[in-house]
Amino acid sequence: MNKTISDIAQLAGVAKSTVSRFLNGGSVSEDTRQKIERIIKQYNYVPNTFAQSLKAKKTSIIGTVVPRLDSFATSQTLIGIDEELRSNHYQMLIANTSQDMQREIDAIYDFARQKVSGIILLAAEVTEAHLRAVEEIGIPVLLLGQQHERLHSLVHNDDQAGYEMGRYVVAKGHRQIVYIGVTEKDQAVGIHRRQGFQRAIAECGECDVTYYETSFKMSEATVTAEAVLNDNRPTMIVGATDNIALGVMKTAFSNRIRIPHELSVAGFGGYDITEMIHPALTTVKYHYSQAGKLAANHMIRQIAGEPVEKRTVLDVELIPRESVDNQ
Amino acid sequence: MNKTISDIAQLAGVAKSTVSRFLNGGSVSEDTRQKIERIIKQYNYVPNTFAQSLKAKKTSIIGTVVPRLDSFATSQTLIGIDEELRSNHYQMLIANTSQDMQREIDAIYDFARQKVSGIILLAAEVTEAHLRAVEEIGIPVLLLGQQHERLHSLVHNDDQAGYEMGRYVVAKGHRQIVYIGVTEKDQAVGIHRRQGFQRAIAECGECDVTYYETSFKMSEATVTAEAVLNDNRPTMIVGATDNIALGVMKTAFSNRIRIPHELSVAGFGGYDITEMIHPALTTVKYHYSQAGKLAANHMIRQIAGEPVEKRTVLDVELIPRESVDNQ
DNA sequence: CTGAAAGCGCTTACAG
DNA sequence: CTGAAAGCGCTTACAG
Repeated sequence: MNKTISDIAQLAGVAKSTVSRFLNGGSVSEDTRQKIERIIKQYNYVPNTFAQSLKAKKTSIIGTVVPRLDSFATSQTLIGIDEELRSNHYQMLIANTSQDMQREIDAIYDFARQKVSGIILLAAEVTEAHLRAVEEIGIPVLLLGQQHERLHSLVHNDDQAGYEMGRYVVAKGHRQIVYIGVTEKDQAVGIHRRQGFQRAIAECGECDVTYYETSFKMSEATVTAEAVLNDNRPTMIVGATDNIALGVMKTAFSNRIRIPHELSVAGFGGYDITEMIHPALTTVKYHYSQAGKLAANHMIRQIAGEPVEKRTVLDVELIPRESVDNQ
Repeated sequence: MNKTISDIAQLAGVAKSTVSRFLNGGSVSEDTRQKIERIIKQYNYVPNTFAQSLKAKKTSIIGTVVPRLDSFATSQTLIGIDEELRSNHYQMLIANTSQDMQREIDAIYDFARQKVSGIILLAAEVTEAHLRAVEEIGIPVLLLGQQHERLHSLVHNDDQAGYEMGRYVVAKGHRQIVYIGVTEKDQAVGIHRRQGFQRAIAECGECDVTYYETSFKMSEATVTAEAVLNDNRPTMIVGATDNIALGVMKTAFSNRIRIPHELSVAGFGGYDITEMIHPALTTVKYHYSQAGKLAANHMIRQIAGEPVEKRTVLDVELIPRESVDNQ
C-alpha cells in the first residue's frame, strides 16, 4: 500500500538514487524534477523514517528527560522546547522518570539507543552516574535548570531570585523570618536559591531566619508548615517554590491565621495559579517556556556544529503581590 | 563502536540468524545460548531499533496526541498512559498540538508515518477530518475523553458528573444559579456535562439557571464572571471546569464578594490545587490518571488482537468542600 | 545530471 | 537446532 522510493523511481522513469537526490535537495534537471514531483504528489509518497535513520545513523529527534509531568515548571518548559524544536523540524521525545533517578539514567541510554540527536536533561540532581552516561553515549546533552562544569547547561538565576526575594522581604520590614527550603541535592533550588536569600539577609544585620527543609509536594509542605508554626512565630514564611508557599497558605488558613495581616507568605516560580488565588501570592517569576525554547535552540545549534555557550543564565523577576504585608 | 548482530555472531562463532533467533526467543541449543549470552553481556550489545522496525514495519511506540501540555487533566492522563505503557514495554510519544486542530490531524499522519503501533487521541472535538485520518492510516486509534460511534473510546461519565453536581446544588438550597459552560464543540464538557446538570435542575422545579459560555482559560473565565455578576445576582455559580471556577473565585475576591457566604462556587475536575486554596473548592473528581492507564491498557490489548470494549465509561465522584454554602 | 551497486542492521522463510 | 541468502527502504560514493 505505501509506496517506496523504488516505486516512485519506476513510476517516474528514473533511478531511485535520482529520487533520493531530489528528496535531499541534490541537483536534478528541471525535467526530472517535474516528473518526480508529480508522482510524489500523486501517490502522496513519504519516505520511510526507519530506512532513512538506518543509513544516516541518526534522527531528527531530541529526547527530553523530565523528573515529572505534573508540574507547572515542567509543562511550561516542555512547551517551549516543543515549539522551538517543531519550527526547526525536530521532534521531541519525552521520558518521564517520576523522580526515579535510575530511570533517569536508563532514559539517557534508551535515547542513545534510539539515536536521538540530542538530549535535554531536566534533572534535580546530577550524579556520577549521570556524567558517566553522558560521556558514554557520545551525544550532545544539555542540562536544564541545573549546572555542572562538565556539562552544557542553561539555568535560571536562582541566586538572583533568592537575593531579590530577600531584599524585598527585608525592605518590607520583616525580621522574624522562616525559609522553607528543599534538599541540597537539588543544587539550583536547594543551594543557590537559598544562598541568594541568605546573602540579602546577611546584609540586613538585624534579621533572623530559621531554615526548614521539606519536599516539593504541596501536601508535605503543609505538614512542614504546621511544624513551623508550632515552633516559631515568624512574621514571614518564604517557600522555596510556589507549591511550598501554597502549602504554607493552606496551613495558615486551616489555623485561622490571616494572610498577610498575621503572616506574610511568598514563593518562587510564578505559577499561573499564584495570581488567581486570594490573597495573590508574591513570587519570583521564572521564564520556563523561554528557557525551554532557548535550550532547544542551543541544542539545535550544537548539533549543527555551531559554537554554543557552555552556560547560559536566565534572569528572573520579582512580582510583589498581596501576600506580603509591611511589618 | 556499537556492535552489530554480525559482530556478535562472529564473536560467538555462530550465524547472525542464530543470534537473531536467540534474541527473539526462538529455540537454540543450550550450548549456543551460553556462547551468545556471554558475548552480548560482554559487549553490552543492544539491537538497532531502526533495523528492527524496518523489517518488522512497526514499533513499540504508542503516539499520544494532546491539545495542550499545561493542564492538570492532560498531565495526569499522560502519567497514567506512560506508566501502563512502560510496564508493558511500550514507549509513549507525545504530540502537543496547542489547541490547533490542523496540527492534530497532522500529528495523526505523522505518527502513522513513524509506524506507531497505536494512537491515543485526546481531542476536544472530533471532526470529519479526524475520522478520515483515522481510517486512512489503518492503525488502532483510541479516543480519550470524548466519544464517537465510529471510534473506540474511553470517557469520564460527564453526564453523571453534571447530574450529581446539580443534585448537590439543589439540595444545598440554591435556586438562583449560573452555569458557566464551554463550547458545544467539546461534546463531553460542552454538552454532556451541562445536560447532566440540567437534568438535575429540571427535577427541582423551582430552580432557575442561566447559562453562559466561556473558554477553558482561567483568565477568560474571570472576564465572563465579571459579566455574570453584573447581569445577575446568583447565589451559586458552577463552572464547567475547575479552572473556570477558579476564575470565578478570583473575580469574586476582587469584588469583595465573600465565598461561600455571599456566593457559592463549584467546578469539575478535582485538580490538586482545589483543595489547597481557601475556601477549598467543591468539585467533581475525574480519575484522569486511571483513565490514562486504562486507555493504554485497551490500546495494548487491541494491538495484541484481543477484543476490546468499543466504549468505556469511568465513574466520577462529587467532593463537597467549603466553597458551597447552604442557602 | 544520472544510474548501478553496495551497504545500513536486522528478520524471515527455506534448506539442511 | 543451525546457517546462507534475500530483502526491508533508504543513501552514498563512484562511474559515466
